[in-house]
Amino acid sequence: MELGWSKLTLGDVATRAGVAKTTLYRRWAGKNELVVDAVAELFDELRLPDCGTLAADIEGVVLQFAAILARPEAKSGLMAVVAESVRDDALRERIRASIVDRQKRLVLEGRARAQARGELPPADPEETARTVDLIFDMVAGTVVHRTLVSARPADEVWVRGFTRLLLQGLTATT
Amino acid sequence: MELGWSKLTLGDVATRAGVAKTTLYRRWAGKNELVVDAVAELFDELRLPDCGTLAADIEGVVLQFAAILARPEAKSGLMAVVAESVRDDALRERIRASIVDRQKRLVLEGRARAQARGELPPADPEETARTVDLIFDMVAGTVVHRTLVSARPADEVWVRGFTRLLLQGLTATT
Amino acid sequence: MELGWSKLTLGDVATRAGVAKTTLYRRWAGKNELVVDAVAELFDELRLPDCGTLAADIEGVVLQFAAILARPEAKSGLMAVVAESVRDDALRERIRASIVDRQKRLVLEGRARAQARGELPPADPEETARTVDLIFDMVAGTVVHRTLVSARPADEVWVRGFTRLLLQGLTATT
Amino acid sequence: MELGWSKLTLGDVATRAGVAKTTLYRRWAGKNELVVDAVAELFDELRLPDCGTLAADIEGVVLQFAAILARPEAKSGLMAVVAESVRDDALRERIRASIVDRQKRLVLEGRARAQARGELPPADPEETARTVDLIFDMVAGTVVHRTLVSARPADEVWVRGFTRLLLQGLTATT
DNA sequence: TCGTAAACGAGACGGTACGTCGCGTCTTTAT
DNA sequence: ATAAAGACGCGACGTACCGTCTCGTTTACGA
Repeated sequence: MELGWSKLTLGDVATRAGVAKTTLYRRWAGKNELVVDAVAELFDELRLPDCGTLAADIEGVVLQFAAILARPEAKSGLMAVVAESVRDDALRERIRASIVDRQKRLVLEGRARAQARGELPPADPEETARTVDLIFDMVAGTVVHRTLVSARPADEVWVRGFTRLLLQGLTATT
Repeated sequence: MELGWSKLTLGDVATRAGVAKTTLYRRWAGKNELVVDAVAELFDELRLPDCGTLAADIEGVVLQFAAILARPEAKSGLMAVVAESVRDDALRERIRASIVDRQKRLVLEGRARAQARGELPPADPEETARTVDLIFDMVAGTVVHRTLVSARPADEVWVRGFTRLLLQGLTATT
Repeated sequence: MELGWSKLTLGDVATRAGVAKTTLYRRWAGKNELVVDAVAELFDELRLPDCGTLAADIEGVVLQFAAILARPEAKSGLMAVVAESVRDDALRERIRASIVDRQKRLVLEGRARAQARGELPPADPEETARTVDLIFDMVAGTVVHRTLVSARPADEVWVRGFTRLLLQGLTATT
Repeated sequence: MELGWSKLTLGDVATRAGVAKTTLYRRWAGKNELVVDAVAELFDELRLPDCGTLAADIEGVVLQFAAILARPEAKSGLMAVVAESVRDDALRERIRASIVDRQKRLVLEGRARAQARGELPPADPEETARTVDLIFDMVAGTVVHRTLVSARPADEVWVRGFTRLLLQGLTATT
């Protein structure tokens, strides 16, 4: 199930994987679950680079994110399950657990590293939680919207502008 | 066909609208086009309030946006067509024309009003275009992600936090 | 659905009939119902010939019956639904109504004609019912067993022997 | 695997027999063969009673036959394999050898006993063969049709009527 | 008593057919 | 002429069962 999510039919997936359709249904409860797992695996490739500054780190991970989203199987699968999840709470929970919450590690790591560097002030736990959620929604949402809805490349120039705007917001003395 | 998008089947839509399926196909080329138009109409309800400050204006419009996204027919329809558009360029263009670009008016208006108030410096046209796109991707993407993926309410508290972060980024002296 | 019941899959049936599988399911509740109707239609071809004597009439209709049973689509279909009906009361009722009871007309006609000719004595209604059922079970059961289980042809010689035995039983003065 | 043929799936059969599906396939070539053997075993229970007259003997064995056919596993299995055998010559041969020909012993025994008693005249071998086949087809076919298709009980009353008709045919002076 | 080989239990898998759902087309009927 | 009603072709879905296969475990028997 690694290549070619463009054809989103389970039969084709099975064929391409050299496996019987039945086998897929033995391992996953349905198409949605399968796709969530496959997409989750894709995003697990994300690594927070250590480039010396928070801005560079963010830019690096956002570029990776955009690169994954550029693959047809990733965007196809991701949007398909998100669209389904609108009317299926269990599915949305699964997405949250397998994809969203799982990748929040990147925000946490980046934040911790920036605090160690002194780029960000320490924060109390509660405020951290809120901010991490907000950052994640902003980064993920913005990049997805840029690449999938606006359909413009999240290239280095754009990423730099986005990161600057984001960081100015984050580091501003309130 | 304005209410009850929870059941997203064309037959039901037609029935509920007291109309024959045939009629829908006379007016729209297919399900996707129909949904795009319906969703576009929903977003046309958005109005940029004049609350005196840019922050308040943004908060106002974001809350309206979130309110629309809270309706099942809106999120259902929106995500369905966006998911389809991943593999259908014509559809994505239609979404851009009917929904995205159409609502960028809000960013432009807000920006102009803020400049008139002196809250934002004037900007040359090219930089404006880039910034408007960025702002739009950020606002729309973030709010969608918050409400549909993270599935948490974009309530006043959250909107205030989001707006503050956004504005600090926008108004910071680079 | 008129030709080639050897391949008993609904998909092939549909294809061969130049029709979509769905359409079959729109008209029949399932494979069994469809087959019952098809087989019933086959048996509706049966005609009681008027050959002058009861023996000849019986021989004629039994030969027709055997001829129908010789067609692959007939035996295939018939035995398939009968086998299913063992565990499906509704199906058995349908078979009874559409096939068995429907063809009892042949026995009734033959009997009436023989009585008109004086070959058989008149009988009271209740005894008639019992005898008709018995005759039908004997004729249908025996011919089916001969052709499908014993797998030997119900040719003229055999039919003559069978008919003689049957008629001797029927006409014997008790 | 002797009891409970109502659920005709091999998996369930295996489970119920406390045996692995694999084991069944080690002993039989497939489902059909297994069922043929099981059904054959059931019919081996048949015994020709010695009641003093041919009529009583026939009635006795027919009642036994009907009793076996009343068991769900018997009718289910029997009809299933017979239905299959329509398109599988090897299977039909197996049924003939294991079930049909094997039980013709009952007809032969009954006939011999009746001849010893003087109830039936001796017959030359060739005529015997033909008649035995005919009798068997008539008895087996009729009882099966009565119980499985007409779905009415082959009780004592019915059996008496059937036997009388049969015997009158058999004993009539040609 | 122990080691080895045959038989078995458990269950995953490839495959085929089933019956269902929804889209988009097309035909019929009535206004 | 237009629209409601609804049958139809199509393609995918998810399910059930068959028969094959590969394991790991038990059992039987001879050294």
